[in-house]
Amino acid sequence: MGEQEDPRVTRSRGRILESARTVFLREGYLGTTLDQVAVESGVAKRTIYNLYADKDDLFRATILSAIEIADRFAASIAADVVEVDSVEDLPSIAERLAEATLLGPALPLRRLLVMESRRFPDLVSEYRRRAPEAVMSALSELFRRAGRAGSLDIRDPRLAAEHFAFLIMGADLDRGMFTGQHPPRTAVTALARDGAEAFLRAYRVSD
Amino acid sequence: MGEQEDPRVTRSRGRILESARTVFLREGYLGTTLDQVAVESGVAKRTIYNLYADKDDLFRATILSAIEIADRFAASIAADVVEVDSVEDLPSIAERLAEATLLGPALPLRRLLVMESRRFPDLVSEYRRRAPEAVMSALSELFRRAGRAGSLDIRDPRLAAEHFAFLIMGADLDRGMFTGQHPPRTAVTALARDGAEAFLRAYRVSD
DNA sequence: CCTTTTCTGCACTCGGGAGTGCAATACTGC
DNA sequence: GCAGTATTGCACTCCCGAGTGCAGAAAAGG
Repeated sequence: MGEQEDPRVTRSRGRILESARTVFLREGYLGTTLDQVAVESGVAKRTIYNLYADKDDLFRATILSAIEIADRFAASIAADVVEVDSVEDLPSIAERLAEATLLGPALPLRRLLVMESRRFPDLVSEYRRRAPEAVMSALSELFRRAGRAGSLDIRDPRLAAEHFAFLIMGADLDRGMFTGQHPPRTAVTALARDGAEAFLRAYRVSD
Repeated sequence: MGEQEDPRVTRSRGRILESARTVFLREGYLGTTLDQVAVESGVAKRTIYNLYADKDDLFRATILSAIEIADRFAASIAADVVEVDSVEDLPSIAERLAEATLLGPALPLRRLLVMESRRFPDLVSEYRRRAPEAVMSALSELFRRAGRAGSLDIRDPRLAAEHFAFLIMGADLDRGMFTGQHPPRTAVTALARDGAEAFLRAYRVSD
């Protein structure tokens, strides 16, 4: 069932998706012109319509491919998280998580999804189900284990995971949504460390 | 210097701003038609153009009036916060803060500002400077005092304020941005109480 | 080469939203 | 009731973006 695709198509598709991501991210759905995408990708507008039914279709494909990327990021973070076995590692895992989220591709994608959440609610669900949920599940699992092991005082692992996540990057996430830019790395790591420390103070086993 | 305004103008302006807020909030800047606003407000499109130079002008006026409202909310919260003198009051102040933010007018406004932050960065600054900053300053002040009084172990009052804010409503704020709806009150209060408790565990004076 | 498929350029239709002009009408203050 | 001003309805222009049709150029693949 191989049905090899013509290499020209593959190449065009790649260019189009990449440029579409850039332009949609910057201008939003309505603000984006397929002419812009055509110019940006060095491909004729007609070619776009040969590969995608309409603007809607292109947008969906673009976001889905961006979700794919965010997904891989999230999965890699989740894998790191699962490997943690000592509470001592929380600050460094916090730092990695915050950097991946705030300096990686997730932040712009989140912005765009918020912008278009009324028009494409299904894409929002898709994203949330795949990327942030993966990380939150991993964190929950980590805290559940830490609770069982007696290294942290955890009643509700899921709640602990949310507290952790928002302590270490809530403020920057919020700022990033408004400014549309990545916060400086130094700020990200500082916030992550301070947040992890606060988390440890809150969830440490009391004597 | 009163220059009394014709009551007809006042009435039209009010209707227009109210409907514009509704429609812009729902559809975004580009997605909104001045015909929609006209219909929604029961006013002729021509009247809108009599009172506002263009769509841009109307949008700015609309957002500024919404900021005005959010501003009053924030000021009232800030006043509450300043009055707190016992650490025992933190859970209840958390609850009020979370309800005002998540169930009030702030959430939709924040969404719209994120959506249009590239087009109207100055409005974003205006909002952030006035509404959330007022609350954060009040919280910082509260924690500075608590630190001085020895009832909490505070090193950086501003950081403590951020931790508090995101512990008690970070998760709901994030969800609300995506869903575009107010979270259920029960969830809001639960999250606020749990967050306040975690905050107290983290910032309690250690014996 | 030769065939097949894709890409391209360009001109085109269509729809719809921003913003205007104007004459008729409704309202307000006196 | 009168003068002055605001509102209305409606038709209209302008612009621009979505999407199409087609004929010719440009690759693939054998």
